[in-house]
Amino acid sequence: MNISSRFSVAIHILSILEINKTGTNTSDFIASSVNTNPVVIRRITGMLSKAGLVEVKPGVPGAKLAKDPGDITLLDIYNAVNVVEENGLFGVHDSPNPDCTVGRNIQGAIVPLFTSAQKAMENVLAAVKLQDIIQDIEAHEM
Amino acid sequence: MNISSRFSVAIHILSILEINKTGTNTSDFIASSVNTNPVVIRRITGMLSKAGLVEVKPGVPGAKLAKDPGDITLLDIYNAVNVVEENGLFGVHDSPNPDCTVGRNIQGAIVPLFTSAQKAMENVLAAVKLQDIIQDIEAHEM
DNA sequence: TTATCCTGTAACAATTGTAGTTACATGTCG
DNA sequence: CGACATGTAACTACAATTGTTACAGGATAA
Repeated sequence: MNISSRFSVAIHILSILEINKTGTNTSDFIASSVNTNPVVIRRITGMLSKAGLVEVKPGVPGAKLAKDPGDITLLDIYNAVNVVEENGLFGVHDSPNPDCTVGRNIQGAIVPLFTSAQKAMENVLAAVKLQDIIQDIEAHEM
Repeated sequence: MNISSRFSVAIHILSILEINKTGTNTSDFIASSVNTNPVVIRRITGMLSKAGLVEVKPGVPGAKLAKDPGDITLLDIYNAVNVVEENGLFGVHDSPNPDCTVGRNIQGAIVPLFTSAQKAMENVLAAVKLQDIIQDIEAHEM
């Protein structure tokens, strides 16, 4: 199991939009950097657009950031591309047997723990901004 | 996407082994509490056995905890059932284009972040013992 | 206006992982 | 030996992901 690479691709896309902000970033161009199919890029860009992170118009080549990279967190991106449902990171078997002590209490015992484990992970993502990624990328080009 | 319910089922199994420690916990019995097929239970019990968390012998009915429930963390169980690979929670698109500034630096920029986000989640699991789950279950039966 | 280039999206295939199931070999023990 | 349990292979059904083709529709320059 792993979280869909849509997330890492989305970060890649947004980084390009900022770093190459003076250029025209078409889905073809971005696809060649990500090394995938342009349709994959358009799909993800569509999700980012619905989430208000990018601006893109049918017929007009290229996409642009809709916000300052300092105002976009990795959690925003993660939520935008629907890779994990809210409180849904951990799958839980449903309908355990209510006639068993463990069966009727297991969900109540583990769901809150799973929720807080997921939250801990998401808090790390919330603490990182797109700006931080950009800086890291640029620092390696010096 | 979510983490396989093998994890929650494994916690369920181990809880039964402790709470019903005086009984004989066959895969059939456990399956009726989890509400699944006995083979699913035996598969997971086999993984827990390889990880040294339970003792089970071919031909001998029932399984037993191999350790004190105070010495088993949720992280131990999570690792035992192989639901997430080490540093593999987040999928990352491979072979981005090295001829692009973003392409050649994106992995270096995001992998450490993904690793620390995953670690944060796993640290929450590491802080919870099977014993805590058992106590929670029993507290609800008072 | 028309040609061209782009985005949006439906539709489909290939791949992978999960969960359930049947079947059966093998081990234990009365 | 017989009854019963575990271990495991093999198969199905299902869902999500990723890549792909095809095409409708918008924007713009000549």
